[in-house]
Amino acid sequence: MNATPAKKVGRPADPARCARRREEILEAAVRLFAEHGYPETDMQVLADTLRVGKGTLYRYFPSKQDLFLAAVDRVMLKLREAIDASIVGIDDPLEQVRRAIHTYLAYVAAHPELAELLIQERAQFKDRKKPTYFEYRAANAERWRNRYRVMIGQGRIRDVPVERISNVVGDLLYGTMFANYFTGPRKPPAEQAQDIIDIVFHGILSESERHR
Amino acid sequence: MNATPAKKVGRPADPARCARRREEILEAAVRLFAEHGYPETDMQVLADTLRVGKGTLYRYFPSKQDLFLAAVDRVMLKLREAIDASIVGIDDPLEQVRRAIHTYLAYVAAHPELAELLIQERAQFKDRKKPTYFEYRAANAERWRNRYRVMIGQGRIRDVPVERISNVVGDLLYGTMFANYFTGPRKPPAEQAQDIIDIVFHGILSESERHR
Amino acid sequence: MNATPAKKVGRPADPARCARRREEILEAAVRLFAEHGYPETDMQVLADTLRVGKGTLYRYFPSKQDLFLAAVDRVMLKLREAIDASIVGIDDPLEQVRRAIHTYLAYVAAHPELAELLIQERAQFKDRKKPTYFEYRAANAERWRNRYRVMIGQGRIRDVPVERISNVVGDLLYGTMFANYFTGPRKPPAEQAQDIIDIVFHGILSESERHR
Amino acid sequence: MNATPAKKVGRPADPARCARRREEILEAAVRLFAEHGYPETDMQVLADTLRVGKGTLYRYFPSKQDLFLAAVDRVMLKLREAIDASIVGIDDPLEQVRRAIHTYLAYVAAHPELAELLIQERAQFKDRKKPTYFEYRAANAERWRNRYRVMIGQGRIRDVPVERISNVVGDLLYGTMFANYFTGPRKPPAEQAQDIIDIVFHGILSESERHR
DNA sequence: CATGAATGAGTATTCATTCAT
DNA sequence: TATGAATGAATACTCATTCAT
Repeated sequence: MNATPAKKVGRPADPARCARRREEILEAAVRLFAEHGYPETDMQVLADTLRVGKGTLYRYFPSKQDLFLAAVDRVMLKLREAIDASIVGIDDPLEQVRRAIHTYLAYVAAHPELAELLIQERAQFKDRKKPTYFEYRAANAERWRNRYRVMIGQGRIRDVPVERISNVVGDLLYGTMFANYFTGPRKPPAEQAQDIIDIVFHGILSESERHR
Repeated sequence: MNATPAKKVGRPADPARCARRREEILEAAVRLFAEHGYPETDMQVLADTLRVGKGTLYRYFPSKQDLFLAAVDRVMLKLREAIDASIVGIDDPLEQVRRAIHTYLAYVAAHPELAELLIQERAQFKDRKKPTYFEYRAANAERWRNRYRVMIGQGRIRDVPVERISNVVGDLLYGTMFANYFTGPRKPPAEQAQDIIDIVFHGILSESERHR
Repeated sequence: MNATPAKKVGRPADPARCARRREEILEAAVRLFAEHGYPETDMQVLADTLRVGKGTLYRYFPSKQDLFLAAVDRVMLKLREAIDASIVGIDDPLEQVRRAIHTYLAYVAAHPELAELLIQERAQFKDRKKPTYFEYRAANAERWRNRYRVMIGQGRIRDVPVERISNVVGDLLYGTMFANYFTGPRKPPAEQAQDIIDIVFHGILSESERHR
Repeated sequence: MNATPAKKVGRPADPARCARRREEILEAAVRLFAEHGYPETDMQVLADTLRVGKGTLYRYFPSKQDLFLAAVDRVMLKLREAIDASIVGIDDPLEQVRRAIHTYLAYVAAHPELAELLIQERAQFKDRKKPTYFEYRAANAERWRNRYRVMIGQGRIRDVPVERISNVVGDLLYGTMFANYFTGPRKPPAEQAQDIIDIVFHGILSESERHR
């Protein structure tokens, strides 16, 4: 009759509580790692911040490194979700590109911890881990390249190898994220997105120079 | 008490020897810091590599941090020299842009320690130091903006704010350097420079789409 | 307030079940403590081995230390039982000595965990506990000394203080147990017993040397 | 002219000072390890005791374990030296046996840290290290067996396999050392040596029983 | 009765820097 | 000048024990 066999009695693991706490730990970890850097972030301080024992942290993440990498993954996941959400319902691929660029810049401006964690990841684990950022980027690139192909077929984009476009746009956004983070934001994200779109879409040459 | 207070006895400091050894230290430091990262680089190992005592290192650089920052500065200086050399005797500003982009990519491909040191600098001294890269970039940017202004005056480049151009190109190159370094080089620098120049000069839109 | 304060509700404690589980715990504890040593034996691993929760262990033994000491006691008890059993029905005291020596060596050869637990006990609880081994030995010594007295009275054994005999024989067996355990068994227990009995009974001197 | 090339200037390593300090460290380590046991001995406390920095300890011994094992070796070495010294100039092999037994017991009575370190060694490094004691014992055993052989040839000792004698005597002394250490000394070493020699030399059987 | 989630005290080791020689 | 012996601060992780369920 009872759907749960209840073979085991005793204090049960509450999966929801478990997942919630995991999230709380990650959230705090993202903040502390970004604020102090990986080596200066003390697990004791993290535990104190969360009002839990250090042992609890280690119940959820087997090591400081695992926790850190999970934190990096979490912020990258949220960036991807933000971008995906921003193009939902948009049919025009060119508009999708515009929105994605805008959302990317707005997200990283609002979440500077992303840039910091990516830096820390590379600096601390240079030989141990393919950078999380490029794992995500590789996973998404093909979808964008398909959109470029479609637009080339429609005659809206010049007939150039789509890898060229996706690489240039990808590297430009990547460089812009760090340049903004390191020098302080130079412009509101919206304007910056316009600048990027202007150059990438139209190039810098004048009409006459183009046709030389 | 000392009869010759103003006259140095013993071996006089040889400025040339001094400068040469300083260079040797920096060169080895660049290599080790790039190979192992800042925290994993042991002053003892550096001393052993150079066959000198640890104390000698501290005669030339007051601390590990100073040594590291001098090493970063050294590689940035060399990058600038390479770029400056590549445009000597070139009069056409557009060609100067082409050459600079090409040289930048070729240099960082040949000197991956540059990217590594820049990462390490940011990760370890996030709050203590304006990034060396952006000091150099800021110092050069105005010269490039002037060239863009000239070309706009000549009608060779579209009339857009020159900051927009210099920022986009600068961020794109910066992002490309790291993307290459992190993912492994994707193309020979020459081809990659062509790709970048193609997009930045002409944009991705087709003729018809541009005029919509 | 409780209507049945004196009457236990729910499942009554089953003393037999209780004792059986206590035995199971001890048995597994003996194995793990001997295999990994006291500090390296994890209560969690013990619980997992027994397929019970950690809390259950603490229902039977108030602490890891108590459990360990109970485990030591258990193996010592079994050694005593084996020796006692081996001399049941033997009337000749000299034969009793022979059998006891033989059984002792055979038992510790078959149960190396005994030696290991005795070592661990001393190393970990050097100041907290009189060694279990010597508690047992003291408890048995008088019976052996009586047998020696009888044999001296019968003229079968030389007239030396019986403490001398019991100490030498006791220490010899004790040393042999550890030497066997640490270096690996050097001979079958039966032969080793013969060797010991030969020396202890007859001494090493030749007839002529004895009478000098 | 100068015998020392003095290629290297700077603070020279003083080998004598070095060796002296190494001895001081070992001496203090023997004391502390024996007093508190291996796991409870804090390297910080050892450094404080010696009024040196912790780093200095690690200049002389690469790890706590290495230091401990060196300490064990040191006390075993001293035991062997004491025994060797006690038989220098003694020609009668039977007297050598007597003196060695006596010296052994006197030494371990005066140096209880020997027993404690041997226990600790076995308990902590059960699987990592052949017990130091048995390394030494094996190295010496052959010399004793040769002496037994000589005496058998002279008709002073019964014709039994010499391994039997060396094993029984060796195990007896080993067991006596620990029994004394664990239960507290039962007799002065001199008397105890006499007891052992009496039994081992003459056996316990009476004249009549021997000839049955 | 049984469970296992939560806790937090405790410690070996490294390495930048100093300064006696 | 050059050396390298000496220093000591700083930190992740384990595991026995408890107690809410």
